[in-house]
Amino acid sequence: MTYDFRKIEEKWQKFWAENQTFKAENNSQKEKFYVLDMFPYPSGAGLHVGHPLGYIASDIYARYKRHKGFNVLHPMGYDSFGLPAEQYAIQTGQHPAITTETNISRYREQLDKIGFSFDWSREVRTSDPSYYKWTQWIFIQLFNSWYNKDSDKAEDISSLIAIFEKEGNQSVNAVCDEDVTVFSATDWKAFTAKEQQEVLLQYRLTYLAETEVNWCPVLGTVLANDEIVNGVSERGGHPVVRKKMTQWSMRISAYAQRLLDDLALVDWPQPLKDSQTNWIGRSEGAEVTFRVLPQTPSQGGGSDSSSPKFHTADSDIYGVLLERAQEMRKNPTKAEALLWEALRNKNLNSKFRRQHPISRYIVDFVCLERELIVEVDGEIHQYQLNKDAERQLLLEQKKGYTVLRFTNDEVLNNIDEVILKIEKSLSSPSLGGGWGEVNTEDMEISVFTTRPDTIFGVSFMTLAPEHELVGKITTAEQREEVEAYIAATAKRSERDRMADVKTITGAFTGAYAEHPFSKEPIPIWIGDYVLAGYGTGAVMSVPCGDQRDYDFAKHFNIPIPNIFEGVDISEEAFADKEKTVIANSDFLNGLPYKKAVKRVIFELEKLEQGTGKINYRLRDAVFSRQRYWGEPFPVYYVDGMPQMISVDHLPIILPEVEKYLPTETGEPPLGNATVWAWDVNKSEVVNNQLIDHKTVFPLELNTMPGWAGSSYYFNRYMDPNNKEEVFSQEAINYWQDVDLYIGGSEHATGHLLYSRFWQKFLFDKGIVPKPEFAKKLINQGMITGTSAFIYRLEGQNTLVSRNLIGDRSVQPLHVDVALVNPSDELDLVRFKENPLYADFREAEFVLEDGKYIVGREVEKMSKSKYNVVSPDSICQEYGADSLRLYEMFLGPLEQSKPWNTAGITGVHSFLKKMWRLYHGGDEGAFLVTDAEPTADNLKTLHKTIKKVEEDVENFSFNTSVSTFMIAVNELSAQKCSSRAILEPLAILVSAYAPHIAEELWSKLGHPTSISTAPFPKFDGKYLVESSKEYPISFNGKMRFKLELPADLSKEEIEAAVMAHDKTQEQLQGRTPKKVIVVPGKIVNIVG
RNA sequence: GCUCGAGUGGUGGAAUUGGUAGACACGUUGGACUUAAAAUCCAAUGGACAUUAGUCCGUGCGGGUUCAAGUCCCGCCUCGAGUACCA
Repeated sequence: MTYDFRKIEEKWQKFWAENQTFKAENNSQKEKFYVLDMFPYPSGAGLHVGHPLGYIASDIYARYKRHKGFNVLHPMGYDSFGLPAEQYAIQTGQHPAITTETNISRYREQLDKIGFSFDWSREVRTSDPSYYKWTQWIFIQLFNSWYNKDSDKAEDISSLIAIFEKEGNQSVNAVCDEDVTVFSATDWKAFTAKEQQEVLLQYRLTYLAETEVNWCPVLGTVLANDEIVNGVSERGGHPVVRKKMTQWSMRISAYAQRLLDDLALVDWPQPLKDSQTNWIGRSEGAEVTFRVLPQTPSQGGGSDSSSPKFHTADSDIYGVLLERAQEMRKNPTKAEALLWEALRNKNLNSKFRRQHPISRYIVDFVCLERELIVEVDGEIHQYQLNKDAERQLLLEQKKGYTVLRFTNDEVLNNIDEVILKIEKSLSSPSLGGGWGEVNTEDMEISVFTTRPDTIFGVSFMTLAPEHELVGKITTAEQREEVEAYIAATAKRSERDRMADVKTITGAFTGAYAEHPFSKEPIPIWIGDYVLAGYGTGAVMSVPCGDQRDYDFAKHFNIPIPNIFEGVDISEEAFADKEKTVIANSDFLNGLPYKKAVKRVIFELEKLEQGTGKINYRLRDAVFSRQRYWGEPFPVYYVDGMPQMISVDHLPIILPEVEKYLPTETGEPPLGNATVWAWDVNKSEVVNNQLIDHKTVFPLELNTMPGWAGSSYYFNRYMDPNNKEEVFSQEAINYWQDVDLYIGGSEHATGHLLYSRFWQKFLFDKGIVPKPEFAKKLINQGMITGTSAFIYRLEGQNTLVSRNLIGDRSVQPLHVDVALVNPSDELDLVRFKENPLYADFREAEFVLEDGKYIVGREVEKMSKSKYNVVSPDSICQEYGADSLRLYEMFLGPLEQSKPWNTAGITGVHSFLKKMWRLYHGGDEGAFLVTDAEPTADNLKTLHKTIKKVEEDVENFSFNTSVSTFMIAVNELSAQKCSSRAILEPLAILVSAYAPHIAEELWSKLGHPTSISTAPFPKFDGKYLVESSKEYPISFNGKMRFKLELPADLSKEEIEAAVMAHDKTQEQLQGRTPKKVIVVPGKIVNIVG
């Protein structure tokens, strides 16, 4: 009986489907194990042999765990919203749902042929309304949440509203927009409903905001940072520009630190962790404020003072006042301290100074730019009433300030009121006047630096050309140059800027900033090596400690002061933190890096010109796409404010549209929908014509991005058909998290970061029990293709066989690998028949030995290279079991390796050999006996059990295939037909080659599937050897082998070896200096 | 540039805490069976020298540690992946 793999595989695939063999139970006494593959997008091209690699590995692991007695969850589904189906729809008018459906059936067919043990009863599709109902639901949960930094987790928005009602927002420590204004409880209550919504939007975890986005005009959509490669779109390679749009965003930045910290909780590949760490981009340092010095008259500033504009005191008594002011800053009254705290923390969009000398006085608080003075009067000051009045008169009448006065009591008992009054004054248009004209008085530049310890090495500052201050500080003399430079950088595309990082460009603004400590003037430059989007868009340039600053300084002849002890900086900057010892830096002299950083931050805080700060590169994620084929938002707009549709009415189903393109007015494709308005009374989607903004409102026109549906699917698989909840608590508490997740490394910073974010959010809300969704993750390597080439003589229609080219000039052309046999010979008949190669029908062929030999090269598998091998053809020719074994046999799972179909005959003949092992009867009849197994039989079996078990646990699937081959070779040589050996062998192989294993299992007389048969138990007693063949080496080189009893002592071994003829022959009379004996391993004779 | 990973026969790749380098396959060569082919089976197969016995050289390169190094240490080279002026 021959091994008829086609019949066997079809039979068992049918059996598994009909019996739901792999259906996982949510109620089980067995221990759970969750094996997951990364969500595939069902593309129209179908699978090539590279795709199933990870699926085969995870399937082997899942099957192995079933043998080990686990209740295994091993689901599969489709991430079925996506661009290609939509692009196809735009081109052909075919509804993306139809294309998607077709592609899914093709995918399913291909997957089924490979014999995977998926639980198909749990299949999910992101584009299915019963699935995206829950995507919409999670979106609403995010909308209804804010991030409380004090509890360090997401909380319901109602707890925030409660705080607002009680005490306003000044004590709230939340992750929110940067420009929130401070309000009191009274304010909050006084706000209109719309104002309240606007405020809340600044705190919600998903929020609507005007953001600068990556707009791709060709695709008509916004792209996330990770969807852009080298400045062009990942899909299609279209140009991308920056554009401001109102978009939904996700406040992932709230989770930056936890996303970083919790990487320690998961067993993921280090490179993947590294790239997430890199992507989050935490840097620790300080934010330092530099005052901009006023321009001298000659610079066009118009001021007569050589001292900075914030030096508002009369110069004759400035010194005295300053000393007193500093004294007073150190010893504030309770009320002063409280108010200062409030003024600083509540972002009032205005900079206050305290105990500031003005004219001949010191005022408590002043906002110079709005010319507002705030005084807090304690009892002590009562006797001064007259004097105060006089001084107020002077400040108000002569200097043009507004003065607000509060009592200590007011400040201490009702700080909200006080702040409110100050805010009102600030917003009063009559106040101040500094905005209209260019005046550098009181301007400041904030910079972020990771090396505050090098602050005395600052010799210039550099602003991004886009920095808002550039226009204000540039002097008349420099204006022309600066404007020309800005225009030039704007013209350079993003791509040019990235490609060309070597060219140093920049311009001097003519303005100077003041060094916080030395008070020296520092020239302010602009340069495009400073990015507007990172940190504050400005740097303090320390050329001796930063190579970019160094290069810039060299290029523009800016001094490079050295502030490092014993370091030569004549050639390059010195950036080694560990070896740093600071010099020429006043109070930092002699300090190493860490101590210097601490000290300088302390000093900066004293000066109120800086503070320690942690900066992240991770930005909030834009969540809107101007696309049709995605999840619609459960959102309608009342008076421009977004409203969530109640969960009871979900899902909001994607509407039908005529065209899948943006509308003529530039709205997203959903703008074409005619039935896309929300009726709040009927609670249903109705015709747009009914929109009256009273009970019928417009719905959101954007859709969600690709990562929405894939960020929680692993949890939905636990209870995929639940109509009441995203999943039941019973289900999630049983399955908990993914034990093994296998997929490609291309998802390192996209899917895997967003999923971790959503998981943490759901964890905060008590919806999932684990803060990380996948314990162990493995990245499978890519399978590359082996392309074939034919060679055409330059300018002629002559094709030359590979080895006859010589030094002639030829043009290599891809030829379809299907036309080439394993010996690299081109099938000339089929080649000439193929319409693709019609041009060569009349071509002249230069053959070697009558054959045309093609060239070979390893490349990525792709249609355009004609090197795609499909799993279907392999299954047809060799069978699924051969395909599975061969994909594993190719090499380690994580490594990328080239596909070469020729090699598959090796594993295929192994399967045939194994089949013969069970069919040793007459004319190949099935033959298994109850004979006692021999010692050799048992040794082979247990050696195999041990190795396979170790290999699977270590995900070393390639080596276990070798082990099977060795076992079958040995057992065949031993002519073993013993049931006691062949039964466990079938179980060992079944995870890898399940079809043949099932067939043999049933022939062995088992009526049920092999899939839950217990894994054979390893017993070491069968491997105990009575003798050992020792390698005998001389000076480390193995010369001969010697069989010795295994229980000999060191001394006995040495004696036996020394007595041997060959040893004496090797030594040729010399006496060995030393004899090393490692019992059970090796003998080495030195000398 | 930075970070990470990897370099072993003609090819894919094995090799435990340092202990017989090249397991297992593919390919190639020779042989058996066959009218022939396919399939199957047997043998050889890192390189050089040698009739044999055997000797020497061999895990990207150069050093080192060790009785012993593919494996550990130092310095380089090449390739691949990620990232890109992140202050």
